[in-house]
Amino acid sequence: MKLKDLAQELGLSLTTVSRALNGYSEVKESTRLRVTAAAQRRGYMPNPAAKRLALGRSGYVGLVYPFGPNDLGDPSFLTVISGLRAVLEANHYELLLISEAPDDPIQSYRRVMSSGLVDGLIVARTQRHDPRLALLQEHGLPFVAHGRSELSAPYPWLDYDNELGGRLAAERLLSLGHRRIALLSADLGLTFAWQRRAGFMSALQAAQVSPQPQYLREGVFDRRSGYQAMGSLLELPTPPTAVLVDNNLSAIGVLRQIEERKLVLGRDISVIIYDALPPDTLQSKHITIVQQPDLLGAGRALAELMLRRLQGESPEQLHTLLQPLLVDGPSDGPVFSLCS
Amino acid sequence: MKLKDLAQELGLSLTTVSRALNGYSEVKESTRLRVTAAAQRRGYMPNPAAKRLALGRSGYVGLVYPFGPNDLGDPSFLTVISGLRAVLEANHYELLLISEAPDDPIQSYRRVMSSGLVDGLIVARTQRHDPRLALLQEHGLPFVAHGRSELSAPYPWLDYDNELGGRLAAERLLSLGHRRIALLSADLGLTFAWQRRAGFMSALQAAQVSPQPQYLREGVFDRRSGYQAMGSLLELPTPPTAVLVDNNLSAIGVLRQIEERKLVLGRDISVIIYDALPPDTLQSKHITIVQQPDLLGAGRALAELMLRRLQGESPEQLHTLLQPLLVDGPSDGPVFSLCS
DNA sequence: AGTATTATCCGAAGCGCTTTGATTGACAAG
DNA sequence: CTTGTCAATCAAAGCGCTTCGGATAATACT
Repeated sequence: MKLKDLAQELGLSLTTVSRALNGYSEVKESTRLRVTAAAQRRGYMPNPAAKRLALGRSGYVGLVYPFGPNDLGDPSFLTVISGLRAVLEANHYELLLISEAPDDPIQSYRRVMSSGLVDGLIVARTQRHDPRLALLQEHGLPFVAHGRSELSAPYPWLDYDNELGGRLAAERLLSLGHRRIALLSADLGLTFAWQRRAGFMSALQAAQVSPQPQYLREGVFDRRSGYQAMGSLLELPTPPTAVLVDNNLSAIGVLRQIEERKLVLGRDISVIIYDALPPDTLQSKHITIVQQPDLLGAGRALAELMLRRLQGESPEQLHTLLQPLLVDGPSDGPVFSLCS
Repeated sequence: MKLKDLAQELGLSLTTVSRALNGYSEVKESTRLRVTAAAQRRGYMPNPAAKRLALGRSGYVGLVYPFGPNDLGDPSFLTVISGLRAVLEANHYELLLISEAPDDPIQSYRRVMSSGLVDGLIVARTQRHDPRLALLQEHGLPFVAHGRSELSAPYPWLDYDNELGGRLAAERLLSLGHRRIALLSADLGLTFAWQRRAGFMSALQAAQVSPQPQYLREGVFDRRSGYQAMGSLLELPTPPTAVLVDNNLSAIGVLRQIEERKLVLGRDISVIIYDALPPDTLQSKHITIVQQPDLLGAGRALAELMLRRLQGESPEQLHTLLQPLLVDGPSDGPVFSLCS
């Protein structure tokens, strides 16, 4: 079923049928109805390759995602993807998850760029010095970064105020009287980890508390490393009395470690987690977290930025900064209690 | 940089350049070298839309994947995807993850089919009566199912011998002397859950042990439901002495429940898990599992099936059945001990 | 010597769609 | 009755690539 068939069937020209279907004004309303009805009835769907060739655009927005073995990715990011997808779809773009070559991620970006498969790209999990963004900028493919990066020229981004989040958490712990506060960070090359740490440090400095090197851990990014890092913290001669955990995945391991040692949260040690735990995690209740309240909305905003970028808007204005919130556990329980 | 530019630059015709790049025999070796060198140098990449339009195929294989909020999917399946991707790529196909519309999954399949975006589709997580497969078969788009289904006509599939796995697990528990054996199944509409249960039941029947309804639970598919199901099992007047857990995600909750009740695995209760726990899970050691030893290989095999299907091979022969293995915890410890 | 092959290469058509520029007919204005 | 205007339609070119069916020159065979 091609446009030509449809035209023949209706006794119309290709041009008219095409225009009728694409909502042009210079076609009689009655004809349009005839055409759309026929298209509906015959189940006509335009050939995307042809359309794309003619139009010079694809209607796809890409997102390169690592599907390596064991790579579960960031659970909360899946929510973002969900919102992103919804808005793109409403605007006749489809979201394509492109699997990242595990050995050479940059290569995946190269291929996507030169193939012209997508009209734009979402770049997630930005690093402070991100070769992917540099590459895209050089190449000229429209992109929106999920997380900021250090880049010479302006570029569109959506980010969370991680610095504020880090500060809020630290301030809360300080106000509870803690002075020996640990911070478990993911890889500090990742922008968000760096930012959260910066906020954390600034709060400590403002309170005249000097952060101790042995309390600052880096590269803590999954259950196991969270478990280990927490273990080693607790075995220090003077262990910290409070911990801020950078990311929710490692927080699971952290909580586990605490629980196994029969420590009581809020009494023996205080913990704040950045990002809500994955929803079906068992230890998810009653714990204070720094949260981006509306991840679905973040995804939607990301899509908006991309759409505006694709419409040719220049990147200068295309920034969205979302504010985190410090969310306490339920008020009827102690602030930092663990309850599986 | 288009083919035409390249041809002009080399003083050759479009035809020759195209053929040189695509490895046709009727082009002199020296010219081919000149052409490929020039292409390399100028960074020429064929326009996929044009190529596709001319060729009538896209070079993409699709996989519709649910990216809903909170939908982490099956962790071990990500490994399969990884192997799949690798082999497809080696054969100049790219794997496209198409995000599933959360409200109406079937709709996503409809769109993919009629858009012609992909040459073939991988269908994962098959159900016993799977409308998606029926649709694809009717439409004629090549597909390979990851898991079998009840379908009138033959179709290509890769599956695991889940029935055998269920039986092996049950037999092991029986041989340990257990008679009150519970089974926690995921949704029985899913093929794998049904198959595992069938194997489980047949082993019990063969041993003259009649399965008790209250020990057979269904719809246990995530940490939380695993936790709850296990809790309710243990509170029965006569609780089971052994449990087979259908899927690894809910197993996490099951183990958690057992641990909280201070029960010792292998002494108070025996557990066998189907599929290895996610690799960074803390409770992953020392527990007996039914495992598909080589998930990466399974992904590769899936790709092979798809490639053969795309080459026009008829579905009759395109079946791969992989054998599960019963893997004990390390021999130095008790078979069913939990060690976080 | 002339003819049949073979090795290389090229022109042009075609994939299904959009879009420019032209054509037709109807109707109002002169 | 002519001319101008506008609405509705169409023919054809073009998007970048592949490929069929020649063309040409070099080589092999009678």
